[in-house]
This record gives sequence, structure tokens and C-alpha cells, in this order.
Amino acid sequence: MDLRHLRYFIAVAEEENIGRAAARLHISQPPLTRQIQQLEEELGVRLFTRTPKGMELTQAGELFLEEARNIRSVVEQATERTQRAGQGKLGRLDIAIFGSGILGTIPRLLLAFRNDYPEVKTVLHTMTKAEQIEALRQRRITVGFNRMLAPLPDLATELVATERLLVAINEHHPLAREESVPFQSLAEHPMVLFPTGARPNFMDKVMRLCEAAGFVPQVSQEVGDAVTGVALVAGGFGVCLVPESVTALTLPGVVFRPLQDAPANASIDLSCLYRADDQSPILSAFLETVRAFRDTQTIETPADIRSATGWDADM
Amino acid sequence: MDLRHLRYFIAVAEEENIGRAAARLHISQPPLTRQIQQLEEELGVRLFTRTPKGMELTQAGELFLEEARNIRSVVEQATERTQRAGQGKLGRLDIAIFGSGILGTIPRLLLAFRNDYPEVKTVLHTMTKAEQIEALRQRRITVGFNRMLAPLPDLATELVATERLLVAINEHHPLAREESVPFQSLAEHPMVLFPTGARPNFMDKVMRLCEAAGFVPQVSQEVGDAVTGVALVAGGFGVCLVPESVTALTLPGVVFRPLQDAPANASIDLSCLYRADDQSPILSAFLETVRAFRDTQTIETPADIRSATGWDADM
DNA sequence: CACGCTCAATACCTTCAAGGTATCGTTTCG
DNA sequence: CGAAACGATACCTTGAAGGTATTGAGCGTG
Repeated sequence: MDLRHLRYFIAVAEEENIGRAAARLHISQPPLTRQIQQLEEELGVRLFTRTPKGMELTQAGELFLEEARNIRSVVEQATERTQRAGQGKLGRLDIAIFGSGILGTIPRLLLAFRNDYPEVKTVLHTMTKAEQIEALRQRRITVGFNRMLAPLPDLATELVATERLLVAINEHHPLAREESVPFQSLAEHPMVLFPTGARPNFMDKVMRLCEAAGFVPQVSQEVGDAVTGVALVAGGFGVCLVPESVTALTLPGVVFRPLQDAPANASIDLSCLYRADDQSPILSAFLETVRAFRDTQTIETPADIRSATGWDADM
Repeated sequence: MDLRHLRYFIAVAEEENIGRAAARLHISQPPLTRQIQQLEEELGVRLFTRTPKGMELTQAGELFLEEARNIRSVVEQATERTQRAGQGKLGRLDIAIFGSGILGTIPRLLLAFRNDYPEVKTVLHTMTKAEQIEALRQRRITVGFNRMLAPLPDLATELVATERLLVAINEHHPLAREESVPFQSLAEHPMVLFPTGARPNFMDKVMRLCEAAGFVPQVSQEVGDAVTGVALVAGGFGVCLVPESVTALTLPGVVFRPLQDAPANASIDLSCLYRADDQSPILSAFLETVRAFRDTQTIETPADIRSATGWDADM
């Protein structure tokens, strides 16, 4: 049996007349007669009773008509869904984020993607950078978000956002009195550093910046993630350099200050990481959304930073 | 798209290798390659990623595999159900019965049919003989049960059972004292007659029997159906000739007695009526069951009558 | 490094069935 | 009784499914 048989059968059943059905199907009458005969023979069932007026469905034919229409709609839905899946509009995207990735940029990006591709189910996995790379190799995830990425074989990256560095300061700390903090002045205060994970990491970046500025930071504590770091600032452990998006995390007693006379490289990239050989249309769609998102962010920067950094609230 | 495409696609998806899939499908490799290409082109979707090791499903392919398997099973079920319908094993049978038809033979027959063809839904309609004929003409029913059928054009009959006539008598009535009633003696007692419906009817039959025996019955009351007739017997309106199956209806104060020296034709046929041109396999199946049922009834008659007539209970 | 192995893809031929035209046999209706 | 309408049949044409032979690409191994 063939889908053509079903199409023909439905036409004949609906027209109750082989000639009209043939016209509707844009074929001539005899082939249609034969196709119907074939169908009946293959099923071993009389589907029509031939009357001088035309074709009339038998009870079995009546049932088969329902079934045929059902099959037709199931097939239509299947192709339609598959096509949507092929265009990256339907399916599942496994995404890895790092500890403090839930803050700031990433949720807004994910929301934008969800908005453009509502039928793609996004599944978030919290992973360290090393775990992400491993998971990408094993295809357990399709994209990972990260900072401080060294070039990796077989993996490609797409820049999501470039964030300035800010200083997290306890509100009673002397540096909190100024609206911005000279980078040099960090030399004189104990500093909390993070994360302690796989190199190169954000800690290395900070160390290099200090080195370039001609001092070695007084490390009061090393911690695993930004949330812990800011919490220690609240506890009076010292100051802490953080990427801008961490300001989404407001802790009582902590204020964020921009760097004054900051070195040109006092900023850090947030990128997403994916298999270079991955042709998945969902990934393409996601990367496309990332690029669009990055552009809108760049344009909207001024207003965005004012609210995102929480200056108004702190002043 | 074609069901063949789906079959081929499933094979390739399962084997992850065109060569092996081709072997499994008993075709050679190149046509299979082309069919898969065709399918992808028609859908506009890459279903497989070609690797040196073989064929690997894309995400869209994964989805389409599920859909394809689903379609396959839907089609299988459709053909299977249609075939059962074509063999009269699945479907619906609209049956007409007359007022007191719920008594005795018919329910047992229907039960037997239900047992042989559990997936045929039987729908009962209560109709008079005239209504049945009309409904058969309009195809609103497929079979009707009736007594006293004159040959009808376009309609055929099948004998279901031949029932003896019994006399329903009030237990205080003088005739109730004997174990059987001489037909002649009915001449001396008022008689309830039924039904008053379309001729020829059971009333005509009784009149002819009396005429043959040389008397005219004293008609105390004419009623529409057997149930009412027997109820009037209970109320003392006289005796009433009834078909054997009416004994299934036990009313307090009423006993049933066989006829003694009954004329050879003191019996009445229960038949079912159907369109002579009806080729429906369900009807054929039903008529087959009727014939089988009629035979078992004939064989089992002795024991059957003893219990069905209720003699034991009345004696 | 080259050779062979294993894939899928391509080229080209064959065949069978789907589709077309012409015609027939019935039944119905004017 | 002839015309019209309907499905069935006979016979021809063609396109696509299937077959064989071969190519080309990636991998592993001697």
C-alpha cells in the first residue's frame, strides 16, 4: 500500500464517483479504477459497492476512510514538525553555564532565544570550564558559556559580551567614598580573588593587570566563584575585582565602583563555546541570536550600564 | 513522499549504515542512497550526517524516526482494522426487534452473536413490522426480527426458530387444572388477542386456527403486544394464545399450558428480515450465526422447552 | 607512506507499474 | 429505443525504482 492509494481512495470516497475523483486528482479515470481495485485486493476488503450512480462506501470502506484521513494528517504533521526541526525551530538545546552565569547577561540572552524559538527546549547544565569542554566532546551539551577561553582544537567560540571590570567594595571601606577607584589604589588593600578553577581563569587576568600596573596584589582570600567572593567583600575581607554582570547580585553592605584610569584591557569577554564541526540548525539559530543580542547590547550600553550596575541605588 | 521512503528511512536509521540497510531491505545500496537523498530533498531537511563510519541521525532525523515509526504503526493498525471490518468482525449492526422480542429466543441469539463477534457493536431498535420494513428500505437497520412474514420484494428472510403455541391461563381458570388444553375447549372461553398491528399478524394466525377447528373465538379484548395480553390474562380477561418464548415472561397468577391435539400448524415462525441485496459481511456473519443457533436450538429442544416454559415452576 | 578496506555517491542500464487513449458493457432516463 | 453516465477492460507509453559497475573519500595498517 502506498500513500497515493490513500489519496486516491479519499478522493473517490468523497466524490462517490470515479470520474469526478479522477478529474480532481488530475489523472484519467481508468488508472484510478485500477488503483482502487489494487487497494481493495491488497486489503482483501470490498471498500465500495459499485452502483449505476457511482461508488458507495461499504461499512469497511467507511472505517477505512476515517483511518485514511487520520494517516494523512499524521503524515502531514510529521513532515511539518520535521521541517521545523530542520530549520532549528523545534528541538532541544543543551547549554552549559558556569557558577555565576545565572547573573546578568546570560539569562537575558536565553530569554531572547526563547522568544525567537519558543519551540526549542533549552536545558541548562551548570558546569566548570573543563567539564564543559569534556561535555562538548561527548556531545552531552551543544553550547557552553565561559570567560577566559584559550583557543581549543575542534571547538569554536562566539563572543557574547565584553564586560568592564568593577571593584566590589564594602560600604564602610575607605575606597567606597569615591565614585570611581584608581587602579593603582588597589595595591594598598587586601583583595579577594576568584575563581580557583582551570587556567587560564579570571584570577590570572587580575594578576596580569596588577603586574602591568606595577604591583603585586595583597591576596586576602582565594575563592571558587563570584558569589562567594562578593560575600567575603560584604564580610570585610577586602576588595574584589568582578565582571560587570556580577552587579546583578546585590548584597547588603557591598557597593560596586568602576575603575578610574583603567588599563585598556581591564575588561573581560563572555563567550560561548561549541563544536566547530557541529552543523546543527539549532546551534546556528542560537549563534545567530547571540550575534543579534551582542549588537543590541552594544547599542544600548549607556542606559543599560547605569541600571545594571546599581549606581543609582547606591548613591 | 511514500511509505516506501519511510520503510527505507527506518532501516537506514536503525542500521546506521546504508549497505547493511540495503541488505536488510533486499535491495542494492545505490537505490537506497538515492531514496534517502530524495526523502531529504523533499522534506528540505538533512536527516543524516554522513560520516566515514556510516550514517548518523541529525536531531531532525531523530524526530523523524519517531514520526516514521508512528506512521508505520498507524498504517498497520488501519489495515488490520479494515480487514477485520471486511470480514464482518468489526463494526456495527443495527437490529430491529418487536415489542415482546426481548423475551426468550432473541436475547440468546444476540448473546451468541456477541460471543462470536465481540467487536461488532449491536444496536437494538424497537420497531413494529411496518417500521422495520421501512427502516430496512432506508438502510437505517440491517436486520429485523419478526413473526408472520409474507414474502416481500427486495427483502429476504432467515428462519430463526419455530415456536409452539401455548395457552396463557389465569391460575384460577377451570382450564388451568389440566396439564394440557384441548384446542376445541378454547371455543368456550373468552380470549385475549394480539397484536393489532400490520397484517398478516399473529391475530390472523389464531383466527385461522380457530376457523380450521370449526369455531369462532369469543374475543374479550384485542391488545397491541404480548406483555399486555398476558397481563390481561392475569387480570381475568380470559385465555390467550402465545408463542412459546413469551413464557419467559412470568406474571403472578398466570400459567402456560401446551395445546393437546394441536393442529400441525399450531406453531409460529420467528424469522429475521434483511435486504436481499445487502452484501455486508457483518450481515453474512450474523445470518451464519442465526443458522448455527437454529440448529443448536433444534437439537436441544426437549430439555430447553422444559425449563423455558416454566412448567416445573408451575406444577 | 602507500595500500587496502569500508563507506556513500555517481553513472548508466533495465524493467515494471503508473498513467494515458480508446473502447466496451450496464444501467438509467428522456 | 437511443442517449448519456458510469465503471471496467484492453493496450500502449513513460518515468521512476531497482540493478550492476565504478568512483571517490576517509581510516587504519603493514
